[in-house]
Amino acid sequence: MTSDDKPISAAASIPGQKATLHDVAERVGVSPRTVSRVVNDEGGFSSATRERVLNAINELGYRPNLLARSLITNRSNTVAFVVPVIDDPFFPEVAQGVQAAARDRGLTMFLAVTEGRLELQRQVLERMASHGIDGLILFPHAEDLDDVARFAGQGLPTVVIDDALDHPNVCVVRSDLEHGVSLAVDHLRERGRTSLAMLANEASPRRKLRRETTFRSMVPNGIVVKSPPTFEAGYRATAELLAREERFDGLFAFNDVMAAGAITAIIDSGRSVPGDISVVGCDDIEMSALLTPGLTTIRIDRERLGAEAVSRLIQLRDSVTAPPASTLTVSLVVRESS
Amino acid sequence: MTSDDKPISAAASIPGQKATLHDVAERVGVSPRTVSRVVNDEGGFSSATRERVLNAINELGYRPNLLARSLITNRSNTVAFVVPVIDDPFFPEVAQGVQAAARDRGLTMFLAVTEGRLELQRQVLERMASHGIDGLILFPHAEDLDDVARFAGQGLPTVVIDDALDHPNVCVVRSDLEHGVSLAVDHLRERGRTSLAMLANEASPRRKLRRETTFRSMVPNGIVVKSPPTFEAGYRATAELLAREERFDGLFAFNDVMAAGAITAIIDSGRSVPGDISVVGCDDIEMSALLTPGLTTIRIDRERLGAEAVSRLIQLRDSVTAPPASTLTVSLVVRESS
DNA sequence: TCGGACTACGTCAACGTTGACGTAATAGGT
DNA sequence: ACCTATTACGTCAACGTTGACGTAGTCCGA
Repeated sequence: MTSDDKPISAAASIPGQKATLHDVAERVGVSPRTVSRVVNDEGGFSSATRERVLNAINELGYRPNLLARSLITNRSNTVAFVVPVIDDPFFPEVAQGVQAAARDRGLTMFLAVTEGRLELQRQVLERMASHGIDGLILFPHAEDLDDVARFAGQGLPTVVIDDALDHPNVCVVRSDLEHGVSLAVDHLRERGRTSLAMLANEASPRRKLRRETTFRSMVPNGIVVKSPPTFEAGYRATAELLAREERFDGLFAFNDVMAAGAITAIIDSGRSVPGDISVVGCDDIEMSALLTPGLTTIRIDRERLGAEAVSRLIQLRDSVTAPPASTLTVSLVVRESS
Repeated sequence: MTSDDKPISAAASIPGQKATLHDVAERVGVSPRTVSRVVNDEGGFSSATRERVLNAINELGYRPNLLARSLITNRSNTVAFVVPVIDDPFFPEVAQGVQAAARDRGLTMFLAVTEGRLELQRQVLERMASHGIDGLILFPHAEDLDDVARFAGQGLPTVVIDDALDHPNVCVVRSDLEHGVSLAVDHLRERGRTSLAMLANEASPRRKLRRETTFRSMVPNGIVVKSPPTFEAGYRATAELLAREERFDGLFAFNDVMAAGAITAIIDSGRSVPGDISVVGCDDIEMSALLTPGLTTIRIDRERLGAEAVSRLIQLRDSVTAPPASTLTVSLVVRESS
């Protein structure tokens, strides 16, 4: 407490080795438990002690070892975010939302990609569980939710995005795509379009069917074509549709990438967008504004989707009963393609 | 070992609680240490014991607690990947490369976004260090590498992508953008373009200057305009350039998004691409193929960049001396814009 | 038949932290 | 002056795992 407390254990301040509670305690002359109390601001220490501990922490560059802390508290302050793919404009933005919301709550985010492969998803979940994550946010594998249910059953708080799973430890977050479809259809009709077609997703797990179902119910005599959700597939499907001489003047696509393919196919066939056919996409990825013509689309606020998932996850973790599913609104962005 | 080893401690098989080495050991009738040996395949056990341990592990659903393991081995089997932004076509693909390479090596990836803010980068690195990551891969903040050097100095193996940092604990991975520029310039000249311009990045930290410097040295009397690396800024810069009546028939842009803005500006001014002006971008993001006209660009293999970073990180971690910097080749992708 | 090597275990402590609990000193009320 | 609270600590064990080391039993060669 006098001026000579600096030379004490000079070796401890070598920055190469990481300091522990013990090192700090020794330097200050208190017990590690007291240092811990200061670090966690638990109270039960004098302000003088606090000051000296804080100084020592600075001098030694002490950083709490979260692994040790987690081991005893059973809280790791990590969440896993699991997506089927990442090199796609949709998921990174959701990831951004998850990451930022997690960060602001003191959580660190693991990111894993399953490539849509069930065995990879299983491996990933297994590994995440071993790492003691506090929660899981995922776009589950289309066909099989059993693994997810299993982990949730083992007590892992889970948020499922854009899918449905009824389980006390699982909360669902989704965007209101039914409403999105209705916005698109209404918009096309307002534009005077009377024969509507839809480019639906070929792989049709439960969740992807929602858009198609809504479209069919709103447009009973509409054309529905299925294709994989890629640019090329969208191009091909549209080209075939045009070649078959099917008559339609309005097209709604499952996502923007397919819509872009459709527009290219329409133009290549000598028709014009929106002159002959109006096109509406879904997602509002960044590219959509840059296309020629700019793509009218259903905007999904992906960052908010991610943030909402984190928020629900926290509620799930901290409460006994699962919070209700939450549905985010979508909106129509009108550009030149319609 | 007779048939009555099933009823023993039936309560232990409740799936709700996670089993530990002790639980498995008790069920088999050996010590936890032996179970640990089987789990880690260390040897020192009979094949009969191995069998029974493995069975018990399955029945109890035992999963090793990586936190406890890390605490003692001082290896967490996690890496952090830190990027300035994620809602940009470039970084997710690098992330994909990092993630896949990490996964294949038994590592799990933390992902953090710094939004280009130095204080966020610091916070993130601090937190990652607390989580005991085995290594760090990052696109460092443009202006300031001190933080990175500090963490590396504390013994954290670090891989810096597309930047330079001379430190025994840091390895650099980059793509050969100098060569990329030379490919672009040569290509434009082969197309008969004689007056070349470049859209450079306004914010010019050391690493971003490389393309500009190479361009200037190859095209001594070329025009160089700086602007932020966004679509709108690229549009504006190009529009101004055209309005100033500067004569150029070939344009190389810092990245594809700027190039897309440039193309739009050129077309809006009544000129044609590539009729009047050829445009070459850089990155080959997915959008580039979908633009009209398709964008000629310098392809950077982003997944490989990420995979290479992981590979270097492992070398760095497992050896005494830092491996040399590695430079990935780039290639020219010719489309309709040139 | 003995010694050395090897096999197949077990024991104990430690990693860095926090929960539970104990306790000396001081303050405050009557 | 005495009892009770409160403050400011300290002690000890535990979290689940692995490193270091010990040890009975077996095998094999001389």
